Amino acid sequence: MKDPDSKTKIRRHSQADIVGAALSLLDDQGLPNLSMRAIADSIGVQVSALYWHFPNKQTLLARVSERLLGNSTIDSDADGDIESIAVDFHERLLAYRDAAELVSSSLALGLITLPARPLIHDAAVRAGLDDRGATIAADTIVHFVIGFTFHEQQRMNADSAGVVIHEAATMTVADIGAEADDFRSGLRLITAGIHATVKFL
Amino acid sequence: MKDPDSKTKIRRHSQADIVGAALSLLDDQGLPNLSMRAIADSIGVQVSALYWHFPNKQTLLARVSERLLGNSTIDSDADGDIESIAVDFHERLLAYRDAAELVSSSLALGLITLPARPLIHDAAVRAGLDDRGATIAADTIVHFVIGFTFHEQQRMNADSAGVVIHEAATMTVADIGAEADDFRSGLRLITAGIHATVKFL
DNA sequence: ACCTGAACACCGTTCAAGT
DNA sequence: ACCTGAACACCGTTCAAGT
Repeated sequence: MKDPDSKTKIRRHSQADIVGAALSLLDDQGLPNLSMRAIADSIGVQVSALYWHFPNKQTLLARVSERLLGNSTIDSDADGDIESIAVDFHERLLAYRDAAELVSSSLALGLITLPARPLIHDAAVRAGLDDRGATIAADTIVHFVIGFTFHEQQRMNADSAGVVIHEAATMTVADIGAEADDFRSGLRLITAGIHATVKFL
Repeated sequence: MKDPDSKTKIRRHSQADIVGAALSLLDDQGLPNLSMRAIADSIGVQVSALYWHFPNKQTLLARVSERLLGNSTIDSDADGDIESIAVDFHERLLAYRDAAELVSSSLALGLITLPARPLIHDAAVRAGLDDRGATIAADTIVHFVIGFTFHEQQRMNADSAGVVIHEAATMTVADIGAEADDFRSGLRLITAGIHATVKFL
């Protein structure tokens, strides 16, 4: 409507296209195989073409991180409790292969912000913490979720590669449920700390 | 004494030599520059020589991780409380550039074990948790320490590279002290959760 | 505006061959 | 037992040139 046919640009690839291609490549090849050449190949373009759209690989990966975190879905559980926000964050990371490692690296380079962080901060304030306490609580939970999921996904990769890590080979279906329980238990340990801290104020 | 001169092997480089060279190279060049070629150069040897001593780079790096964690110093604070064990772990990571990222990757690949883990586990049991609770507490604290230190060291690298990350440029000497306080505060949040959980048993 | 083609300066790893 | 020299199959990034 706002762009009549006279102005229909034949842009062969948008940033969004490339990010989408990279995301699905990540999911079925894994982060170690997500090279600029692999991304270029998957959309039928030369590697150098990617550098017209993005200044470097890390920036491209940061956009992929944002996409899988759903940085657009601003609201979602905007006023849930801490636990449900953390569980949602955990699930988004679990939805794509190696997502925790990818997000961890984008975050470390300061190229993304996590939607979950302010949500947890505000929930902590509602729970009774002051601003500084809420910031520390948010950081602690974010570290926990990323660290936990990182290990979780690394084990998934090792399993599917047939690698035996210690005695993990004897893991049954019940153990997978136990892993999810461990996540919630670790989370509850931290939230219990938050509530206990509130009582001292 | 146990090896008379007739048997004095002229081993030109031991594994320990190489690990030591890699460790000091890590400390003044950073993890991204710690290539097999750089390590080989620093001890005056061809890259391929390293592959006689180690099967691959990750294994070499795992031995470096163990060295900087002081996996030999088994005792140290064998029966301290959770907080002092975590603080010691944090200090060992802070002692070498990029140590948190290095250890995180060795750990994810299942190539090392952390001395701090069983120490925290036992301290948690002494505090009143059962075995499963103590395991979860140990993992949660380990995730927190590594995640916190990872970000801490990434910021150190960005600072020394003159990179301005957000408004971090206005950080004063007082803020450095505040950063150390944040570590202890995050830690106390988790230990408060542990003590609160114990009361429910 | 968007992409090609070719190059540069690197990687980790392997392997025959030397001593 | 320990290392050299050379190669293989990759990387991320740059840049002139095309359309």
